[in-house]
Amino acid sequence: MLKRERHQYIMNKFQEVEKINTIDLALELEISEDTIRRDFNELNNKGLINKVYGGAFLVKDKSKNVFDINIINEDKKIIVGQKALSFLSDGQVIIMSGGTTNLSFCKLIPIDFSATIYTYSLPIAMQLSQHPNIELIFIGGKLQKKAMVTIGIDVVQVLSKIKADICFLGVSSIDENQGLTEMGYEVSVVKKEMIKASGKVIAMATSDKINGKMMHKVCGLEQLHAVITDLNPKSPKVKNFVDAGLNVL
Amino acid sequence: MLKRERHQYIMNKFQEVEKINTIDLALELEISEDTIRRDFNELNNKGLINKVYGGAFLVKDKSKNVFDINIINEDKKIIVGQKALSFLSDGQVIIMSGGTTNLSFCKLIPIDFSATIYTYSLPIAMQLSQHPNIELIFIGGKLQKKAMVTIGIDVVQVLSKIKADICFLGVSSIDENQGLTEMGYEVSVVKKEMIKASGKVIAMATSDKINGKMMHKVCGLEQLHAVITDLNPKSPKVKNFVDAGLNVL
DNA sequence: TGCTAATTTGCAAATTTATGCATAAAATTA
DNA sequence: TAATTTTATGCATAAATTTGCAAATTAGCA
Repeated sequence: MLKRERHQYIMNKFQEVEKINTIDLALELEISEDTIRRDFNELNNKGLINKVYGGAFLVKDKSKNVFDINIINEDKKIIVGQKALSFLSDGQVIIMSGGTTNLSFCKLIPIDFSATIYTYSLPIAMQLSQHPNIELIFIGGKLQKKAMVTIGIDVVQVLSKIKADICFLGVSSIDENQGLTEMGYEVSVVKKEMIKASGKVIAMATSDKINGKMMHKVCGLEQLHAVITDLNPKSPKVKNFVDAGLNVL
Repeated sequence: MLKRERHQYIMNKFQEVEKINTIDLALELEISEDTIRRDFNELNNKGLINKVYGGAFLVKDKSKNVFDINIINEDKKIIVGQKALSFLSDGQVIIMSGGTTNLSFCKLIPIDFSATIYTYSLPIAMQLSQHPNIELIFIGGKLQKKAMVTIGIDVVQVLSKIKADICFLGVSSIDENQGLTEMGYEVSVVKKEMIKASGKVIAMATSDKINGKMMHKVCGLEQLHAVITDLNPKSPKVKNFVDAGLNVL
């Protein structure tokens, strides 16, 4: 029995029992206690089990993977993303802002889609790196760790020098009167610059973002080419936007 | 029986069995254990199987998740990373190159470590974004999708303007005479620039990178302040480096 | 086809890894 | 505190592996 097999055996055993005693397992597998202890130590160091005096327990809440992005309201975001697909066409130069709505959208982009995409979001860049025909350009700068996006003067400078066909803009808040607003000043500056650099601007907003107001203004509704939500365009919640002449879908 | 056939045979065998013992397979195919081991090594380095002492297992459920980076030879890389920790001290300005060895290293960095870190690797940036006291600066540019790193003129330009205390340099190949070499030209240019920008350069090399020679030279051994491998510094495989006056650990 | 170069394979020596045992240290229990 | 149980550590041994080398095989090419 190879070491690796024993380790697997131990981990499987925890399906049946809550605790494994060192001595018992040594008898069961007919090997020395020392070996079991060494196994326990290794698994313990890997964070898989909890070694105690006399045996070991399974570690249950294994810390979740750093790279697992938890998307809240993913179903709504998928609806938004699917609608946004209609704005894609091969050969475009695209600016993709950050946020989980845009991340959901990126997951839906056909694998063979061909374009040049600028982004400053780490998760979105990783997602898009799966697409062989997308030329991907990451806009560097200081990282805002929480959102996993770069921000600041470096980002603005790069954006000020490019020209894109279309920008998919994740929104924090959208309101009939205030337009798009953001919580952080720096993000609002970056988004302004993205709008300036893009021919068309598509606002990607799940319904919970509607009628919110935040500190820093990004732009008025008139600067948006379209607003995409998870709602039916006839929904009363978006009636104001439609009435204002906005392209809502 | 050709090598290719054997490799195929091995992979097919895993359809039936969970593990393959080196000796058993040697008997079964009536060839030497050495050949089986070499086969296992090759398949292991391709990430198809998991070689262990005494045999091999199939690498299964390669997660489809884009964000799950599969690190081959992770054990070795963890050993390298642990040794590298001794070079860290609070307040440093660090350049962290790409690669899974550095990624493993980053996973080991204490959560409260405080520093400024430049990187151009998406996975490493995501990993380091977990550290609240690290100021993280991502070097933007065109993305090389396979390695998930930015490359090209933009990266070189940013690097040419910064000054770091230390650089942790993932290596593709290291050789007594050739020094550090790379497969891709662009990567070699970026690495040269990193070395220029850094006070100290630490080469991070798992043992399978030793005595390899590739097309594009990065630097000679004399430019390295230390080489970290998973081997014991007394190991004969690194003797040449030690004899050349290099700091090997 | 025949020759050369490159690759592959098996062998042997050196090295590493896994394992069990003895003993000392640490933790638990009474 | 003392007695008992469990664990850590160093060491010995056997098995597995690495590595350099030479022979054998395969591939490339005139």
